[in-house]
Amino acid sequence: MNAQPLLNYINKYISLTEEETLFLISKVTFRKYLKGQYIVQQGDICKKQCFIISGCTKTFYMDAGGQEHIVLFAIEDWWTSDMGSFITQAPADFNVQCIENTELIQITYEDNEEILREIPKLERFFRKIVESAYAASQKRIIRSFSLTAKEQYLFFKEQYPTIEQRVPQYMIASYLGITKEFFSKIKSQLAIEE
Amino acid sequence: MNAQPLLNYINKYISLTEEETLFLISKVTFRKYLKGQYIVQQGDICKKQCFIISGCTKTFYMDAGGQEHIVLFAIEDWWTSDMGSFITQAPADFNVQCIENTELIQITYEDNEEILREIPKLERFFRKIVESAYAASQKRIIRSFSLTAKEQYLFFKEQYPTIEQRVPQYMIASYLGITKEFFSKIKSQLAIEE
DNA sequence: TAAAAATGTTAATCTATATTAACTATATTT
DNA sequence: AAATATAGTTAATATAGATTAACATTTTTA
Repeated sequence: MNAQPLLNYINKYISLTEEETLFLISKVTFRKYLKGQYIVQQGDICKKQCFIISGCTKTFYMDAGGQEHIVLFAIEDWWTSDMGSFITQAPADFNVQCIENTELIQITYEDNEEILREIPKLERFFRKIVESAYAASQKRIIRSFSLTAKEQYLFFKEQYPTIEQRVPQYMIASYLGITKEFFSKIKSQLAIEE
Repeated sequence: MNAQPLLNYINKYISLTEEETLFLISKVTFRKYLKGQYIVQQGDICKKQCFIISGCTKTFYMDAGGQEHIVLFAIEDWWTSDMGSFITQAPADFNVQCIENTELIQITYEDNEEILREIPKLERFFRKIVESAYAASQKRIIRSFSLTAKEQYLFFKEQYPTIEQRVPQYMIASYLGITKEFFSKIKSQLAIEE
């Protein structure tokens, strides 16, 4: 089992002892998914938090009319799950699906609690990660209220330049909260402007 | 200094020893604000996290055109701050303003880190609070994409029945991401429907 | 390599919500 | 109590973005 990417990621911010590292490794599992497979489905209980080693996922909500609304993309070195379902162990509102073949490290709810209880500096580290995810989410709400779709797209390109290359355009439209047709129009307008 | 509401709140979920309680109390400060006063202003560094004892605040972004966009209301037993600025100690994107006379307990960034380092079960507790705030924020994004303004309003009424009574209507419109005129139209439609 | 499926584009028309403006009602201050 | 500021409503018009539909391109599968 190759936990090295997770350890590298953690060691960028804090240092774990040999013993802590071994304990962490003993609690996590490695898993591969193929493109198209679901990590979590709406209605399931989200049992695991996932750290992506390679690949790409989308987290989306399927509304009553069958339309997908993407909240989040995740790539290498990101965490993904349905946080709401994971923490309450209630049925998920979101789907998490692989949009590339994806390798990841999974941690169950119980193991996560145990790891963080045993290693307080990891608990501290994760608190801070969630704090910044929350802050980013609040900023995203504001952008969706105060920017036009075109402005939001330019922001997205700038903030996630690599994701735009990796995922189909209609998913970017979904992430921006617009239709693929309107997204297409925006892109052609921008192409004319320069 | 009356820290009792904060202690009651914490004790609903975890129990602190006498010693831990005294340590916590020694680190926090009490403060009153008048209606209209700002706890944080856009561009300031957000130095404190606030636990509201009484009163009500709004957290909003003022866009280039001078329009307010409310991300969050907070009332008794809620936390408020500009989380992004608080954790990075970088200039705030948001304003936090009192919309009633407000009494609260403040914790500085440094004291917060110290309290959570000293009392691991509090760190755990706060990690979970932030996790649920994050999950709620993701759900809010989805609602803004998949529901009409009228549906979002009905959801808001149901989820925060007390807030609607306490704050001016134009702020609810701002929270919902619509103009006060359109909000007025929605309400009159709903009044006709029943 | 042909067929099928998935993805992306263009254009016409429609709709939810914004904008503007004029007005009414409610608080706050003098 | 009058004056002023703040909040809320109504209605006409304007617009960003949705919907529909037809077509073009790329990718996957047989």
